[in-house]
Amino acid sequence: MSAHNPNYQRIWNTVLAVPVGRVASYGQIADLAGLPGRARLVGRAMGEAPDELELPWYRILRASGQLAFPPASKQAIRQSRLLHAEGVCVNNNRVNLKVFGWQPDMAELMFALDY
DNA sequence: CGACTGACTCTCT
DNA sequence: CAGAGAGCCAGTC
Repeated sequence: MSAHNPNYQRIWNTVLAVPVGRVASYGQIADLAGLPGRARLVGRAMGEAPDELELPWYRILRASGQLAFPPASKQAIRQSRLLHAEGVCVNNNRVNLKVFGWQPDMAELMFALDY
């Protein structure tokens, strides 16, 4: 079904472009993927993403820097652990975007969009 | 076509 | 900074 939608491909492609030790928000990914205003679609794409893609879903957070899952959830625990393993500090279920927020340059965008 | 839902975001209080 | 409300969009029923 929608898992083969080109939009999903672009989203996954963009997520894969997020460098290690950095994080991005759903809205940001949507923008970079050429889908402004589709932040929720990004979240859906994550859930639909096949494991073989090895998608770094844990590098994607909310615009506020908060993890997308409740602090007590299994997902949040694993996410914060994975991020910490990459050097990203997670405090109270949130990340300081000022420090770890991804700010892509032209070269990275070109790579992400496969130009 | 309309109602509901959600791994979202922004604004106001 | 936390909570509430509204706007948003795609997918499902």
